[in-house]
Amino acid sequence: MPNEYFFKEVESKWQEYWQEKKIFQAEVQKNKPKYYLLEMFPYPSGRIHMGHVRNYTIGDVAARFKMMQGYNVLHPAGFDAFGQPAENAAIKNKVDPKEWTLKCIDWMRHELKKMGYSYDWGREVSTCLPDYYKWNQWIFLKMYEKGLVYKKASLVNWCPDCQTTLANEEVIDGKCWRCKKEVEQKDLEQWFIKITAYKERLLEDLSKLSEWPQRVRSMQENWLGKSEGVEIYFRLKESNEAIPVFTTRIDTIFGATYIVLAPEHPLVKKIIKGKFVEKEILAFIDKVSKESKVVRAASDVKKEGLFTGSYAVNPVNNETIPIWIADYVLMEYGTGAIMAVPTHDQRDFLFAKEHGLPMRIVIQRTEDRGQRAEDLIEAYDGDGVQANSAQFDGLQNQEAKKKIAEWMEEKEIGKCVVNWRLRDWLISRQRYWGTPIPMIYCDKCGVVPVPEKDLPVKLPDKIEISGKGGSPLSFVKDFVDVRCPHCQEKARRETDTMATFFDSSWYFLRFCSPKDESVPFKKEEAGYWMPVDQYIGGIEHAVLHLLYSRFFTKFLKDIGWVGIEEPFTRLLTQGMVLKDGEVMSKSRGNIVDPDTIIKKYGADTLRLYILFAAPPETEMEWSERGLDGAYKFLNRVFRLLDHLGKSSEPAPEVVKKTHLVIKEVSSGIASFKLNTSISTIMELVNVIYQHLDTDIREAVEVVVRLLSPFVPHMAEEMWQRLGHSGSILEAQWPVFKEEFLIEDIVSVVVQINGKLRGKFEVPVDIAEDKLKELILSDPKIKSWIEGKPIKKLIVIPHKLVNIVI
RNA sequence: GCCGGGGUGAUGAAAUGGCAAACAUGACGGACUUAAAAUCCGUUGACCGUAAGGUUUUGAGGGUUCAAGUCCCUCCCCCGGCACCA
Repeated sequence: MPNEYFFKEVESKWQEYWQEKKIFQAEVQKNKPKYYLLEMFPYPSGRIHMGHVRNYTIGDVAARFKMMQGYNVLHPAGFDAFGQPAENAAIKNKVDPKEWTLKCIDWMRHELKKMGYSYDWGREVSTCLPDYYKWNQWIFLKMYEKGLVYKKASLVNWCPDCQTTLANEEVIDGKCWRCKKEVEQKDLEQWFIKITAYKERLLEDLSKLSEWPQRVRSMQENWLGKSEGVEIYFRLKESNEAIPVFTTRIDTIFGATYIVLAPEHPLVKKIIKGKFVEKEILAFIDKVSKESKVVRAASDVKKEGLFTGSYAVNPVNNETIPIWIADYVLMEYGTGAIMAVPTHDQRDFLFAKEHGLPMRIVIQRTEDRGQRAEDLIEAYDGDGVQANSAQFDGLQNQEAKKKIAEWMEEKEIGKCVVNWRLRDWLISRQRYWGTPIPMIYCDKCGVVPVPEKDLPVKLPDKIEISGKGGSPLSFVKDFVDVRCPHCQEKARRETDTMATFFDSSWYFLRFCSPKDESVPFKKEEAGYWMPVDQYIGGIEHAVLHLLYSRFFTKFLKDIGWVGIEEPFTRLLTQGMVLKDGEVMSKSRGNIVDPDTIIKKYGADTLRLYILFAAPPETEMEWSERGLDGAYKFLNRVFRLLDHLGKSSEPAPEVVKKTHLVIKEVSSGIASFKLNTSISTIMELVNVIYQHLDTDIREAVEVVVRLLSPFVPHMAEEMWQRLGHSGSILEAQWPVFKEEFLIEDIVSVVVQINGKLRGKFEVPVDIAEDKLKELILSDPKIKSWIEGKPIKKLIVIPHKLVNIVI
């Protein structure tokens, strides 16, 4: 009876087995080392795509590997179930978002199960259910208690397509991250979370994340955007009013020949009042305000501006300099005003040339001290020696930076400040399908938080959603009308919902006690499982989700709910799956549906292929051919079962290779070199095939166990057919024995002047003299040397000899 | 501009400073078969050569080293983040 690999039967058989035996159910076990493995949970669109398959397969290999190594593994799954797609589908198809979402979740769970992932389904959470989002509201109120939540009217990002506001992090290149529509600015009153209160810690602790990709860390660092400098108090000549100006180049302060205000700067309207330039300037301000951020930032050539007619006094030398306004100065960065040093800042240089403004060199190049301002063809922003800088002349500019700042602080004409790019997190969304913000407006008491005992504020079911704008909840009378928790008078509920990134900022904690109704998570359980040892997900969340989750963890630590500062110890960002060099998407029509592949080849083949085609971190190109290769390989492995028991003696080559492969694969999986781990197993299989007339059972058992994290169904089946009972997950991960790795014959490469000229098989313990003698007496080597004197002879034991002639 | 990551066969890709191209795909050849598929085995960077063998090759150019895909310098190109950021 030949052993044939019928993947359909095999895969469903073992999926049922795992489910029945509750193999993946995780419990706190203090006597075992824990391992918390998490992949970014999916939005339940209904179907899994290849990106999910790649992400979750990488995770599954690690989870199963750790299980077999004896770790107590937590590997949960859930759904990031609030969000706009459900609401949009509801509007389009006239269905209830909840029903739609729950149906999608069912589908998706079903598809994930068909992939054979080792999830503890008993811990499944969906963020759209009240038992989850209640705790969003709870955390929100805790933040409110700590003064980290506030409502403020300001210019905010507005997506006209999604009909809602957006956080800064959700605006990519001036466009909505979700629908790619150009984002507008709107003046609205919105809820913000003071993530800026944590900026210093968020930056500092990046250095603790040594096992995160450098790329992600530097993206977060860029986003936080810390910049240290000095705020200088220029004075308005006419009234002595202070004009604060921010600079990172205080060493150039003596070279400031004018100052520039942003067109929106509040001082502008004041100083032009009644002046002859007033009309012209107001027109300019109007023109600039109509330009979108993108347009204004894109024009890096023209620098438009106007003289205001007023003057400022430079506090370091009491020099009177003109005040200009220009579109290249932004109100939202620094103080909205700059000192212009044309000689040492390229933008100022271009502006000064354009408008005939004076320049003065204050930093001299070390190699050319005689430079004159009028000869410059561009600004010099490098280091040098101070000039025209009063008592600081002659100092190195880096040294002068410190000295000038100190001196200014002493004289109280400036102070050292730190500027950040990070802004507070806008979390109000004018959408229905999200967590209601637990706030009440009372005419008498003002803004009143919902008391904890009244949580959750439930999202009303089956409401009318027009999609025509305005928060849908504001039209639901039963929801809006409420009694004030303070005075019991009639009051109104907040009708905006929370950004869904709020939901996903702490779900990894909920997984620790997913069913608990009295707390968001049990402290002891989170204490045991957290932090997540390995997190896996897409690079698109490098700032968004990963920054918010870090912030939540720090906040929860501060209020005593967790003991850790950082939620994710190791992070792997997997690459995208491409088809013909492009991302798979509906609009491109190049989607390969995992379900089709499972039907044709089985989940194991898909899993193996997607891991073998490229290293986890890099982009991979989808190829049907590669899939065939994976399928062939699995069949080849399965057929090994037909060759058992042919002899009672294993071949030494096979034994040696087996132990070497165990060693390499074990360290390979641990460091996510999954593609090469697979190829290493392939090498072993190839060696076994060279020795089918020997006893291969031992080697096959190793192959099956090494393969089991990659292709769990087939491995279980083979393990059983090899005569074992129970799951292969209960079998021990193979351990290599050092003694089998010891070689008695090694191959030594001989180079002459670094070029390969020969190979010698020699005993491993050959003496160096003997080896030299052997090599130098070889006729071929002799002919290469041919009387030329040997200058040097380098011997790398067991490896290589290089003869220099 | 600043920060980060890359550039290796026909293709996906391997290489703790020590034999470049493992493994796989494709192509070619052999075995099995009436035949095909499947399977098993072999060849396959380029150039020169009937062959033995030689020359050459990791974006370009320098350097360090007995030895460089790997380390250093200069430059080119690609991808990503930040950016009229003062």
